[in-house]
Amino acid sequence: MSTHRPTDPGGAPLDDTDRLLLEHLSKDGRASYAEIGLLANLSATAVRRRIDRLRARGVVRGFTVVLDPALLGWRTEAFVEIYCRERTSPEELLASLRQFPEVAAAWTVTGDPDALVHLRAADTRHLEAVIERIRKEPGVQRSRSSVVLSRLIG
Amino acid sequence: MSTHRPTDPGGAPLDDTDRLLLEHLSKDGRASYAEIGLLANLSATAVRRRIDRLRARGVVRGFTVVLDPALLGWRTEAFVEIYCRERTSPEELLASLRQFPEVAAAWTVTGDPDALVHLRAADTRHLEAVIERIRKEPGVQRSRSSVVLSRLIG
DNA sequence: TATGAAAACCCGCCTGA
DNA sequence: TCAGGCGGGTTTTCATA
Repeated sequence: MSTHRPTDPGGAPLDDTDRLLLEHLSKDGRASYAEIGLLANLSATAVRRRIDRLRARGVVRGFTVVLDPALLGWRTEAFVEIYCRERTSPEELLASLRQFPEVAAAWTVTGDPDALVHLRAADTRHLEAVIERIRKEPGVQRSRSSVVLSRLIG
Repeated sequence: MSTHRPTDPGGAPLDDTDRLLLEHLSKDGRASYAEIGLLANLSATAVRRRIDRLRARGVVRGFTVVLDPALLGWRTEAFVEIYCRERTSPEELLASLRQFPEVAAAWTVTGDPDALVHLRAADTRHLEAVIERIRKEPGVQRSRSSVVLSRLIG
């Protein structure tokens, strides 16, 4: 996905240089501007200015450390499809899910279930407990889970 | 999830200081060691040593830039459940999915489908085309998709 | 783009538990 | 022995023009 070029984004589209900088930063988010500049034949100052601009535009939301969840002790993950009660708004659902640190991600989706929740837990025991608590949330009618066997990509 | 403490990870477990450093780095992956040190009452050197150690242990996999997919032109996402043919190995599936830059993430899962694929595309037209191509992969028998309406968390 | 001052980094060496 | 602090030479950042 890093090289594929989607259709014209809103605002001024990124040029190839921006793409190069972002590609490098996605591999090493702490790379110095000078180092990145070598790659793009740019001075460190120019690199910084471009990144500042991308930041201001919102293209760059920030920088973060990439952790290994398994080595942090989160060895079990699952996807839980949530079926809401009638009149449960996405805001209510969000408020419910926000309580759980085990919720790694969540989306509202089309189709039979109303939402899809990505859970991370220490082990299956922990996972079971979290799912149980989510099922008891007032806006949640029922749920259907599948445990992750292995991460292929991402 | 940043503060919850899972069960004893393999190897030496992280102490509270490590946790503090990682929490700060997850919010700002380019924060200076000195700045992080202020938070933890540590010198920049000590911070750097700890992070180097976490890196060596694999807990820290690296650093990266956080981009806004929408502003990059990826405005449509979907989850696709993949049902494989018999004898399709995870490796084959991985090889198939690797071809598509639109595959943001993919996992093998328990339950009815064999895998769950997170797709990012420019628009629904693009999404449809990608799903069509994935369905034609030899190891894939059928698929079932739901389009993401909104990202709640993650 | 260039320059220069301030800040951050990185390395060896030392201390103390 | 292992984690943390100190000193300094080098690199990087960042606001000038």
